[in-house]
Amino acid sequence: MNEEINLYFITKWKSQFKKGLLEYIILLLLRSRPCYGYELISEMNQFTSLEIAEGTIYPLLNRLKKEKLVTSEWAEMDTGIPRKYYKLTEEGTAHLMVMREYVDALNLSIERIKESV
Amino acid sequence: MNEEINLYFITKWKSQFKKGLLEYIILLLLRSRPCYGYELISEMNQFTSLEIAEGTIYPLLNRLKKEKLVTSEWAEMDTGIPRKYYKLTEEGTAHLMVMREYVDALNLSIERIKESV
DNA sequence: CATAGTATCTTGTAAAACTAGGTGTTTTTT
DNA sequence: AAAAAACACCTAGTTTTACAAGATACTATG
Repeated sequence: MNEEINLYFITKWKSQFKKGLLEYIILLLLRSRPCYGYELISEMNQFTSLEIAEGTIYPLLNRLKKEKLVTSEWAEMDTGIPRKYYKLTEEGTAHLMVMREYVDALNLSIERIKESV
Repeated sequence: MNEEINLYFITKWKSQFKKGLLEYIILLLLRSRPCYGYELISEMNQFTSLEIAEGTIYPLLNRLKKEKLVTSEWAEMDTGIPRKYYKLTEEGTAHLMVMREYVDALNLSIERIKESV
């Protein structure tokens, strides 16, 4: 035991692992209420082990907007920098349902594989 | 309800979703016994909703081999085409443990997000 | 007044899943 | 017996996307 772990491999894999999951989690977070980009980053960093960067989330949100899964609206603040709030559309909610079923089914499959020693 | 689902988006997302997860599942599958590539594909297609192609798994297995997480060995068959069996190394097992903890922690986080209406 | 934090965005790069092929053998179908 | 399908491996090129590294601009703290 105490094998040497190739941290480069793990880091690369963790980064890899986010792909796809990110969109899913963003939509899940938006389900409860509209959020702005910077807020989503800090929520993500706080609640999950996925440390995502700004260069990741803004293009992603734009993709979701182009697909009409979210809408965005600028909110002028009394003080501070204006925020762009993203809100789930009905289409987004419907897509999230499909994605959720897919993820849940996959998790079940993985559980089954894990248990089948 | 009965929103129109953008199948193009879902298809792209599903494909996206595999990234990273694939390596994890391959290693999980190899944990129980050595397998050959074609076998891993059919196991995958049978047990999960991830339909992976041959052009995906062979480069992936070579990557895992280069990282020394698996070894490979040709097996001459009494009948049929020779198979290249892949086997998890001790290093691979150790890496799988790290990956497993990461995936489990992430799943917990997602559960928490899902429950926080 | 400089620094750290808030908030948005863009460009270029690297990684990897997939498409679309290729090779050759064995089994099944017609 | 010939054709088709399945088995089993592989590679080159395309596309997608997370990230690094930057730009911009406002606010609060020391």
